[in-house]
Amino acid sequence: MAEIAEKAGVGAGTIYRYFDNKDVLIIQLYQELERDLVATVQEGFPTGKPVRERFLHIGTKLLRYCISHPLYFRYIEQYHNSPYGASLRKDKIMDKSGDQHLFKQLLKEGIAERVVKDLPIFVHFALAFGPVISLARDHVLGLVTLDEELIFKTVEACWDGIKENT
Amino acid sequence: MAEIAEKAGVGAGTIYRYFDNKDVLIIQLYQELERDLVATVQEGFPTGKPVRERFLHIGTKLLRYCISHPLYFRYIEQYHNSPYGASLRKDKIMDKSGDQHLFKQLLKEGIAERVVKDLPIFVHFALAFGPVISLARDHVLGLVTLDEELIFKTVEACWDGIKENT
Amino acid sequence: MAEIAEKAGVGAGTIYRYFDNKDVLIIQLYQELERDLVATVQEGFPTGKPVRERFLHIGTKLLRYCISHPLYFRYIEQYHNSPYGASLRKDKIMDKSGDQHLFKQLLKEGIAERVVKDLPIFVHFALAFGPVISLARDHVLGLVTLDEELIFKTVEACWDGIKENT
Amino acid sequence: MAEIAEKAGVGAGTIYRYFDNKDVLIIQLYQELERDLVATVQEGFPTGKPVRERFLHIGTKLLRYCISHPLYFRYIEQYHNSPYGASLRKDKIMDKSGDQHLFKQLLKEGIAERVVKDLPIFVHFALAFGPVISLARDHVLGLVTLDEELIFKTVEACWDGIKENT
DNA sequence: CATGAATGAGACTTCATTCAT
DNA sequence: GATGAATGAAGTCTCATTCAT
Repeated sequence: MAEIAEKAGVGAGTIYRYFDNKDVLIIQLYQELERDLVATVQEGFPTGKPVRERFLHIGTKLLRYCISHPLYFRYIEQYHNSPYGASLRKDKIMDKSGDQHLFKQLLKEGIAERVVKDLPIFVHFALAFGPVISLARDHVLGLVTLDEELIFKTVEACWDGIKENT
Repeated sequence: MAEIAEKAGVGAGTIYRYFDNKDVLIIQLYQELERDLVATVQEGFPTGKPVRERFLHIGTKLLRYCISHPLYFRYIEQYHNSPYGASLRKDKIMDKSGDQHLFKQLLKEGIAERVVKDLPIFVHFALAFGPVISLARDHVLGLVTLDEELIFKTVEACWDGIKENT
Repeated sequence: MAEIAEKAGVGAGTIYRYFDNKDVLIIQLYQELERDLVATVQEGFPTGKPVRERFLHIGTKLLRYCISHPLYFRYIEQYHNSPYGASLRKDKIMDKSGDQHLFKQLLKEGIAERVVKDLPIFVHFALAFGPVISLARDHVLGLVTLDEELIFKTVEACWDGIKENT
Repeated sequence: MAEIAEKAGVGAGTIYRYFDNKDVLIIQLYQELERDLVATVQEGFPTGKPVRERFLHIGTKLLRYCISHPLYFRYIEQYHNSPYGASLRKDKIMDKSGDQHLFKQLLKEGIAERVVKDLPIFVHFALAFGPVISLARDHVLGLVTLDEELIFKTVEACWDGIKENT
């Protein structure tokens, strides 16, 4: 908290006028970042286009966001991997909000059209976002450098995992 | 440390007879768990069988291990997402040790045989293990319940992501 | 540290706003006391007067300071006899700062005038200050009570040890 | 205590068969060293010879002992400068035992003969041993190197401090 | 409203001592 | 008698939070 106050150029006590305590600050910051992330992913969403195209839009937008906002990405990740984020997950996938809803809708459609495997939503989430998160982390840690081509190929490969083999 | 001592039913100072300090304890515990994990994955490895079969072996063994040892899994995950594990990642993938080596060898072979997409190793790792980790976490948090069938289908889907589309 | 905080009537953590850690506290306190001691010894220094008179000034001022500030004296002594003060000694005698410089200059002059024995500086330090410190300690411990006359006679005797026998 | 046990090649608990506790060990070790020191100083003591000669014997023996047994010397010094040694001092000078007695006898005689200044015993102790201790410390710390000549000159200078100026 | 000095619970660690073997 | 694993009080230090100014 002291460090945050200093970087913010305010007194240590001032933070507590805006956030009840450290936990609240952490949670609110997360929620703000999440809103930003969701908004970015929704930008230019190709409504009405084939399932595959919409999937690729979401995947590439997400991966690009993570690697171009490394601090935000690390924060979101750490949040998810902390006690704070434990309860979060279920709500997120089950709720009808923002990004998640978009993706769930997409899958539902895909399953109905038989272009997507008939698997539980959690499995689809894992197949679609697991690799993206993992790779974004590697990029942020400097273990690999992702260019536009690699981003596209990766998301395409995720699609291959999800899509129904005809 | 106090909590560990209490759960172990020993005095606070006793821990320090076995571990120089907190960091050493954390690191050694991780290394022990990792050895256990690698050993499990290698059990019954179908050497000589097709790439796909070997891939499915590794994937399912890993996923089963994670959900049947939820505490170990959570610990390993947290370790990776902590300052301790920061440097670990690159070494792990680049080194020729244990599990990683097995998997790298598999990919190399798969790429040579043109049954696996020609992508960088980090991308393959992400495609193969990202979903497994993500799903294991969901299972451990109680968000989904994986049975043997779902485990198999998930790893199969990972294979679909990795394999070359003919 | 707990005891210091309590005697200071502050919380345990408050000390660390003023001193980075225990070592810094100990060192800074010493430096402050030393400055005070040196300033006292320099008060009314009879520049230009004979070597003997200047020597007596330093010796008596020092001895008086030690017995009138027993806590300061004990602290300085303990500091010198601790790992902190180990390296201090050589620097002190060799450096050209404060009190030490005054004394070294005095000796040099005395040796040139042949009123002081031609011995290494460390020996002179020992002859001049060894007895003063030893006696101050005795006084502080209540083993002897020094009055103005005894102070003078003692320092005079130190001078007898240092001065050249003609 | 652990370190002592290890260097002694015994178990940690074994020490407590020979010493009730740490304090007792420290005190007994000191007493042993002191006996050794006193015995050394008394070796070849020139009973019946002039006061000056006897004084020089004690002083040089003492100084030589300190610099040739640096560890013993440091231990004795630290002991004196610790809470243990606080009470010790008075007893030592006032008691009629060993070394101290020898020295007190010497002074008494010297004062009677008017070859030694008529000063309290504590002052004489300071004048005689203060410089020796101080210089021994410097030698042990490597700040100065004492040879036989310097040892003699130093003790002679101590004598000059003590002796009556005729 | 903002400040930042003060707080004190709690974290990690050490070490003299004990006691079952 | 000897051992050394276990102990736990006490030490240093951190940091989220408060409150007088």
